[in-house]
Amino acid sequence: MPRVVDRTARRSEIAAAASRVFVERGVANTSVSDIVKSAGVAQGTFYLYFATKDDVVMAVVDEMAGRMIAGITAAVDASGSTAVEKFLGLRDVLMAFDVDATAVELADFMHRPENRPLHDRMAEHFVPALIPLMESIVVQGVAEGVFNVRDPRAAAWFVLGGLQSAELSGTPVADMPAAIKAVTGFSLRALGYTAVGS
Amino acid sequence: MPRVVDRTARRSEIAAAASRVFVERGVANTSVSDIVKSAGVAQGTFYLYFATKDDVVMAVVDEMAGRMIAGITAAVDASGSTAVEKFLGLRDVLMAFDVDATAVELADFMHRPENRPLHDRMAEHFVPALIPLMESIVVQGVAEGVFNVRDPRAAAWFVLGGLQSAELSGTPVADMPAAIKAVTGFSLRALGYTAVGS
DNA sequence: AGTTTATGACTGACAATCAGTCATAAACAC
DNA sequence: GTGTTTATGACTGATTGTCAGTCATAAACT
Repeated sequence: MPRVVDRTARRSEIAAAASRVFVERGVANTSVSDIVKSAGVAQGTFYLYFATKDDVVMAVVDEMAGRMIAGITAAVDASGSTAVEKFLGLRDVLMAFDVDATAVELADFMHRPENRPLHDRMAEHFVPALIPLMESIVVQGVAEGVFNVRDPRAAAWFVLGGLQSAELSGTPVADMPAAIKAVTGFSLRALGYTAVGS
Repeated sequence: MPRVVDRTARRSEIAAAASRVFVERGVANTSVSDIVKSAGVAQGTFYLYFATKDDVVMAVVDEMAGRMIAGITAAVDASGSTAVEKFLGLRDVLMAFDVDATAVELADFMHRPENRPLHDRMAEHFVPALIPLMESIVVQGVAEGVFNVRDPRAAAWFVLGGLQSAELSGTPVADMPAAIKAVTGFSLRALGYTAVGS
């Protein structure tokens, strides 16, 4: 039998190299030739593992998104035990977006204008990936008797969309506290929030 | 005085030609050479009116978005006079998205995978462009005493984001009526809706 | 142990394509 | 006829994706 290689591992190696070069030079300014030089493989090898340049971009985005989602999930779990606490935790992460230092760096990179395609694809992964988390919070809240929602899945979509949209609204930093408060109010009203015992 | 040409008109001509070719072949598969051939001008002429290929893509998107926004605004105005009627009109347009036949065709085109960049840029224009319309509806509702909102601008962002997100949730056609009803409920709750006189 | 052979991984020069430039010409105004 | 703006299209440099062939490995067979 011939020489055998772990295809998945090889793919990851090349994707990791691509990721490094992307961060250095920006996605648009990176050529496939740059990537293979950084990965230490030949141009042809690249095309054994990725169909197109766009393919590797998507792979990198998926991997980044996955790590961010994991970080967010952890942060939410750490933010409290009740549904409302978890909701507020998720809101904070989404609005402020400071899970840790690398996340901030990543966010900066993603918002560079030449990396728009990357940003857009990421955003598209984001809300869907957070749906299960948000939905579980809503379900928990209903069970606790603080939320009043017939369709938790739909509620998760709606509220996450609202939160993300608010993040995009370009609110001046000075007005952020007020904006966050407003958005919180809208979300809780949408979820039919009533304090326990009232 | 030197030779004079209506620069804006010329730009529009080339953009219109670009738009035609984009619809035929997709944005990514269209070269600048294709555009100039269709417009009947030389390659150099193109660069007198657009800095880059991306520049003409943006121009086409802006023009499309503008027409769609205008159509939506008209549809909303025609849907009723009260804030709630207008809100429901806007919701219908956003969820069903059938302003007219050409809009459907356009939507198909925009959702072709190879036109993703176009779609993303369009989406980015969309919510911001609808904010004034939504905000005016909210303000009217507050004046009518049916909505209870402190910050109409923030409410507009939140609700529009929620509506758009719901549209992206990939609800099966069969479940759409229920989903629309759910989304409507979330929106009205977020806006603090109470029927007049209650 | 040594030789052959089968197989997939890998290579890098190369073809094809395309965005953007530039030297030159035409059209017009005065 | 001089000056200024618009227009031209051949050209360049760079980049993506391909392909004919090499290389390393291990099984199969002597």
